[in-house]
Amino acid sequence: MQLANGNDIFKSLNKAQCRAVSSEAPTVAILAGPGSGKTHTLTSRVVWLIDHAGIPPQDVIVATFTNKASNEMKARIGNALGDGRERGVIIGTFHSIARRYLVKYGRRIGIDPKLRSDTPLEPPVARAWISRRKAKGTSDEHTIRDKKGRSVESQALEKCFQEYQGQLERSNLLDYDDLLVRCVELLRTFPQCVSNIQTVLIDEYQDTNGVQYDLMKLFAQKHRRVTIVGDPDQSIYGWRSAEIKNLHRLLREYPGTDEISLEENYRSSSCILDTALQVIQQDQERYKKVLLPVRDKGTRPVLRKLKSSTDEADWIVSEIKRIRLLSGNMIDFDDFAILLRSASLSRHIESTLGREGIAYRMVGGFKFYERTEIKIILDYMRVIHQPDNNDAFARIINVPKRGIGEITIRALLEEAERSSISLWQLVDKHCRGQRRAKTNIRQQTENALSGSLIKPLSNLRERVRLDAGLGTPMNLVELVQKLVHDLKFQDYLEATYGAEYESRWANVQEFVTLTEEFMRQNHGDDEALPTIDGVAQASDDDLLARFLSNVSLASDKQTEEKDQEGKPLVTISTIHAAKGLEWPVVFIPAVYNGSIPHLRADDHNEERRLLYVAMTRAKALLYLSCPQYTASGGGKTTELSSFVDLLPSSAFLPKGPSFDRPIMSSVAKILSRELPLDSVIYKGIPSMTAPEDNLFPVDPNQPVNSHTTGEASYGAWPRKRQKLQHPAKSVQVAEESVEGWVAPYKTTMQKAASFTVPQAAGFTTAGAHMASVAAAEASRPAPAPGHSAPRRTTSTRPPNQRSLLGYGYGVTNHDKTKEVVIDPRAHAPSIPKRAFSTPAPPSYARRVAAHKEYQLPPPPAPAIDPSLASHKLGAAKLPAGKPTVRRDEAPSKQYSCFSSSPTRPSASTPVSVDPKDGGQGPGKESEDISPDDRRRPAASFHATTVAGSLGWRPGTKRPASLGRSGITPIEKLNKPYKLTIKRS
DNA sequence: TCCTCCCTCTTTTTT
DNA sequence: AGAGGGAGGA
Repeated sequence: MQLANGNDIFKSLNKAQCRAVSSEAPTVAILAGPGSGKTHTLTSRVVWLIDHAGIPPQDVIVATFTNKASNEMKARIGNALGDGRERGVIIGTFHSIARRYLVKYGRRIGIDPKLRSDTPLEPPVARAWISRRKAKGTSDEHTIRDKKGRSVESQALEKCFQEYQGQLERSNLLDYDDLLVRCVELLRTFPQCVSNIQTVLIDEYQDTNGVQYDLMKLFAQKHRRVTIVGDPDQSIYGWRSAEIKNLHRLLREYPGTDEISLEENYRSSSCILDTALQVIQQDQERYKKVLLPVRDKGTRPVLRKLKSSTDEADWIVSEIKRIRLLSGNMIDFDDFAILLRSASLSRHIESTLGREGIAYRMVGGFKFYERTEIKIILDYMRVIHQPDNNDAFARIINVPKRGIGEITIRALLEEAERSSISLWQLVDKHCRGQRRAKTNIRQQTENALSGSLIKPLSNLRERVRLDAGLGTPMNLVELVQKLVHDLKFQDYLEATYGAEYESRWANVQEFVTLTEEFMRQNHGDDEALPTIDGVAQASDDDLLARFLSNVSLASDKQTEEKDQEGKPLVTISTIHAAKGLEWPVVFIPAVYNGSIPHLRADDHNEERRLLYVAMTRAKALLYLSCPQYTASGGGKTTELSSFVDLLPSSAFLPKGPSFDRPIMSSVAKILSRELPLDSVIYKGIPSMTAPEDNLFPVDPNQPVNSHTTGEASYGAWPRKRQKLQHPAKSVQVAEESVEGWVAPYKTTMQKAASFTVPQAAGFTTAGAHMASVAAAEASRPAPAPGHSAPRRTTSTRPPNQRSLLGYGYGVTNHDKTKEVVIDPRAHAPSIPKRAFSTPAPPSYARRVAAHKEYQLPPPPAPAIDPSLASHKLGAAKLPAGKPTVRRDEAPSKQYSCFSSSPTRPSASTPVSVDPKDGGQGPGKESEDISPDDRRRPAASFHATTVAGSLGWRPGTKRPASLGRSGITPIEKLNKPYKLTIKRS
């Protein structure tokens, strides 16, 4: 089929994919294994439905599970259509689509459009239960069992649930689950809201839970046309109530569904696929599928055993360097991914990479909006927006320190509660002398509260209001800047974090940039849903409100790859966050029982699928590893994960392969890349480089000076992190020419030799040297040692360079055992729900109307098909001023690492599939990219980019981290002020 | 009595 | 890194 823009979408599809794309059946279920082009197929079907079946874009809903997936999808559809029509398509995560509907139509079911979507509940037991309850949808009864399989005393939880809901309602707050639940309610009661929807498509269907299933049906209720793609083997969100049985449910409830399976795997070498299949096939109950390798055989995956997790990290890094060198840089840093079961496992790896001067980024676990300094500012903004938001106010009342402690805050909260006013009102009146608070507040404290809190915030609130008659209201950016200024925030950061405050301050400045971006992107009603005759929509025109309510849903859209100098980055990611992505080389460390399968996981099949997902991310080389002892001093012995221990020993190599010409050529073939000539490769290799994976003994128990380890004797490796190096020597090393380059292990031994020498500031590391050599090799001008080579003194680090290095325990405890805020039993009626509540519902009467005044200039109107004129375009996010993309200048953006990247339409793309020819078949994914594009790092999402992360040395403050508090971030962000109120 | 500083302990996955 | 607990100081 020729598209209007000359693209033939079928050209990049194989037979089964074509059938899926153009199926005339109302319901289509595409089930396929990893690397089979699922997403590409789904995207093509959207294009087909719009372009061929003639469905108007705004009558199409595409639901995904992550923001990044929806962004990618949007871009790809746009790419294929090539005329900007994709902006009409309602595309997003289930949560964001639900939020859009609720904002527009929620009034009908009593939801204020000013809703906030947050997750304010802490105690995980109750929280999980509530979430599960909501997530069930209509699927079945909720008998919740605890870990030991006992049925939980659900009455207490039920009570707790009621309290919780009441609290949310009073605060005009919806949690993640509510967005879905309430949207179901809305669409059930007022089906006309979706009366225009003709077709619904779902990506990663295996991850839908009950409510999402309901939602899908409701979206599609008018025409019942649904397309899903998924892979039961990749269902890894059971803990989020995803239900594989939704698949059977779909087939049952939509009889006549066209089932299509895609069998060719275009991603991985057949060796990798083979081993991955051996892993997944241990699951007896799984739905069996065919998976045909299309790629070259390649080399067997490696299962490496190391002594400790420190060694493991060192080994991974040495292997990365070895591969890079022996491939003559055909494989660069951005081709590597390290995939972890838990984000907390990244510690050693991050520090080794940092020490070696290899730039990396962490995907998952870190989110910009979770960093403490940003959380503080957000809370201030919340209080400005809604003074009666007690939770936010309580969190900032003593930040910066104003001499008011926990006990006083608690007392004030209770007093406010008793008087049925908000905390803000209480404090405000007290400071104005209108009403003496019964709680004792010292004069000094009162002065601080009044001068640095109440006054500036009241002032700002006035200035932001549009109808205050004070001239042009302040915009978001000005607001943040003034706020930061009034708070003397920079001084505060300096006082709290000492010399290391710069990176935190840089975060604040980045936040300002982000608000700017937000303003630019949100001048219009870009999240508009199609206007449906006779159904009134609420307008959502308060920018501050929209900003705040978007923070928790879109908390990762801002940190897209900020890849400062375009340097290739190694990716570290959780396995969960890696789903849907692919890399030429993948490392999976910590493959031991307790990690995979996780100690606290109760569904081992899901854990196995998790490993399967991780393994199938790899295209050419795959490494699993297992340290014999766990990281920290505890020194517990580990046990190789039973998922791999039970496989025949032939499944894995015991150590990294020798990269001789035949093996490297095969790798090149799999990656569809050009392998440099041997002469070129060897020219780039320093004479003393160990060409084999022999820096560590294959058997970790082997005695120290074993012959197999050769010159780079295992015993010579410092067991401790070598943080010390002689300054003079290193500088010297760094200034050496390429010819005089030092082999990695020799460098390491130098380090070992010098590691008792006290360290001075400002030296370069050996790894940094290596990096600069690499830079020279790449025929870029060799940077000055102090420039590209990271220095260890954090104080000299450019302020905009952040470090992810979490030396301490990177992850916050999850309050699993602490601070029982809501104890199911204690939380009987006597519990002071008032402690969380915002007594006086905020008055929204003064909602703004005239806000255009301070908006940035609107973009040119997009070209709209006249026949669609009655519809508003949906979710367009073009930078201001960027004209609508024309058909003849369709961008040909390539995605190097996102799986199922759009295949570049090209006449030379062969249409046949021949496994023997190296699999240049159709539907192959990102391999057919130009060498330049290949350098582009993997799409990064809420990832933070770190170029040459810096080390930390004892005696100094640690570099500011990005708030690894991550894992349950948003709820932390919105955590109600501690509720452990002692009641007498 | 309450605030602050210093110490210790923690470790799944996420819209 | 963050949170809880204890000691010391206003």
